[in-house]
Amino acid sequence: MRPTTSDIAKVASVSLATVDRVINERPGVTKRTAQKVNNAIRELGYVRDVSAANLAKGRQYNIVFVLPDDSSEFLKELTLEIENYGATAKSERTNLSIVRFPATDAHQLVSTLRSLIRDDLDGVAIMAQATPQSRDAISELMNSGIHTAAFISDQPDSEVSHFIGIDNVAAGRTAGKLMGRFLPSREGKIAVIANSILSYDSLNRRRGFDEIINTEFPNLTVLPTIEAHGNSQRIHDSLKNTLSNYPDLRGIYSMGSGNRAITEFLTNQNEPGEIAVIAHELTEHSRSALRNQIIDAVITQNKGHIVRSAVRVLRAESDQVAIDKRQEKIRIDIVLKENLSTNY
Amino acid sequence: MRPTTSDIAKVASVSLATVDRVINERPGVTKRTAQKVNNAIRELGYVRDVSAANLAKGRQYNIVFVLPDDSSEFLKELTLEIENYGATAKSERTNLSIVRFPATDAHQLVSTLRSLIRDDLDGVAIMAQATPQSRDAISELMNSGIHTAAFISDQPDSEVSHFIGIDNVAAGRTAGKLMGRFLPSREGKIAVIANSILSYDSLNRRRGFDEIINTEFPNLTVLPTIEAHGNSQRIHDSLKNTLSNYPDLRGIYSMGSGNRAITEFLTNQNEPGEIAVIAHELTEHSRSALRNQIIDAVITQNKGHIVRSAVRVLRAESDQVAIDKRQEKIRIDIVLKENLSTNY
DNA sequence: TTATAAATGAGGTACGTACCTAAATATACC
DNA sequence: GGTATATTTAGGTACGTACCTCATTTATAA
Repeated sequence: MRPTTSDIAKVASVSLATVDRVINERPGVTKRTAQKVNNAIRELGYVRDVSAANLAKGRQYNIVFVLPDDSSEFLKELTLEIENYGATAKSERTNLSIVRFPATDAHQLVSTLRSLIRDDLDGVAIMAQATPQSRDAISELMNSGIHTAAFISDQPDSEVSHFIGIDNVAAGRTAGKLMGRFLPSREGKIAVIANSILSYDSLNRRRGFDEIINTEFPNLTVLPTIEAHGNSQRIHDSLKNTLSNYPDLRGIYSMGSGNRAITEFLTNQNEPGEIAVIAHELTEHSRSALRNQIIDAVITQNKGHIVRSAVRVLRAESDQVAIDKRQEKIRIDIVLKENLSTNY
Repeated sequence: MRPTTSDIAKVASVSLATVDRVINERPGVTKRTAQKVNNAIRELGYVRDVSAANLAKGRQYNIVFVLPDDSSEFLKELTLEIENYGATAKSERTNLSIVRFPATDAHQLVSTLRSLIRDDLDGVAIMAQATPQSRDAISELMNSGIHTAAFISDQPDSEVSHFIGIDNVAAGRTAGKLMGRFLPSREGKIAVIANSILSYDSLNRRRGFDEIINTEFPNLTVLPTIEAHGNSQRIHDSLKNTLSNYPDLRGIYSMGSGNRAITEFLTNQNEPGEIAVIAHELTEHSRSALRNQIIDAVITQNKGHIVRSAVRVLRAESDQVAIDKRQEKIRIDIVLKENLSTNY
């Protein structure tokens, strides 16, 4: 049987009250006595029964996900995932909620984050582009004793204690390697499409992608990034242009949203399958494009995993408990048509 | 605040004891009363506080992993993973243990499984080749009220309630697609190496692999499977033979163990990198071969995930609680050099 | 030595659920 | 109507921990 506080009391030959004082770092214990208790704890291998402790404390974990207010498929599925896990989490004394902010306005993020501050809030998972404003707002939250985690997008220079997401440079490298190896001729042009080249995520992915293509596939040329800004027409036009300017276009690397526009464009092309497409993020649309062999590979991160991981990390943070780093590592998933249905 | 049993008692205007009987399905409640209670439960959205319940019951989960007694790197890492999670699991009232049986002897598996039967055992995760013997032994366990799960290798015709592992046909297809696309010329021979062609896992992987190669890459030919039986020398000799018989050998598909022998062979070849290698299972050795670009891709399953999943599933099974199917889905992971370090 | 402060002990209640007993009430049967 | 039986109530204890009060012991300073 697991040792309990009473066992420690016996072994350390002190009272239960003293053990309690030591464990919960309450004042009024001499160093010598505390030492005795700690020795007993070590000797017996005592580990506090967290669920009993939470029961006694009536502990509730309140965790907020702060997400941008756009209507992309990715965010829709992510929201579903959070809501879905929220139901399960309730039975683990954890209340999840979602707060949205206008994606385009860094100042709105600040006021949104500030409005969250309240005593019973334990942690916030923030998905937002890193800006000086986000940095300050995060700092403010931390000063109020609220734990924060960067969610999906990293917040490089801020005080967040954790980043829950993939390494985007490595993701770009992975995409680059797949692109290079998937092109039999290994020469020609590659178009790159991003939502905005200003975001760190896109920059990092592009950096990783170029790194691999330049060093390992010297006969492939990566064209300048096409910025979509959520505009399908623009993607359509740019691709049309690119294709007429570069008849040797061999691949398309889709770094963010816009997968729908890209596949629509390619479906209407005469020779489908000639152009290799590597895309990011698995959504209903990219799934069906994979099935139809229009997209050749998708680089993604498991949405269920990042949501659960964020919750676990923030909870551990507010209990000052260690996390299992290996479990919290977010993997860069490669999805082909062949491992799609079994994986998602 | 979450509703408690007392809240239900109040709303249903019955006593706590009656609520308790309904919730725990104890006898002595009329249908009408039970209905009242269930209505109140639904109305208030009551969910049993599992940790409080476990505390009250003094519930301990005892789970055994039954593993073959070979000394492969894969099993070594798997064992570490189980031990590692076992430490964490202890604080969730879950005791993990590992029992080994001689891999080659189906009868030993039976007696090993039989010897496990005891009252306080909740579940067994079994990694073993499916045989008539394993089927009967599993049946025996189930009859003793012990829950079982097939672990890594499926037990197709047996009564196990869950299979914790990947779909090996899909894994083979994934390997086939990668192999085909990784070979620029898309013609030539592919060697396949397995430990034993008798195992379901190898058969299924081979089936998936052939399916893709035959339909999508008609100019590639998959050679008969080389059976290694854990013998490095045999792999070495067979590969040497194959290479001299087929100068157009373009790829090697390693379906199980033997990665070490394969990479050793290729390292000593004159033109490394000419032959694409797709292998299964990530181990210390295949990791370093990926880094050195001797292996091009590894198909694997996350060891931490399968271990945790097995425990969750068996625990849910013995609590008769629903599982989150999405979380328990074991993904077919594709690992390249580029996403290796961030993923594992 | 005594006054005072600090440390410790002993005991209680609470969290939400499980499970037990004894007594009270309702229902069915003759 | 009375009796047997089934159902329900009321109350308790327990799990392991947190947190509270009050009494008592021990150490420290005057």
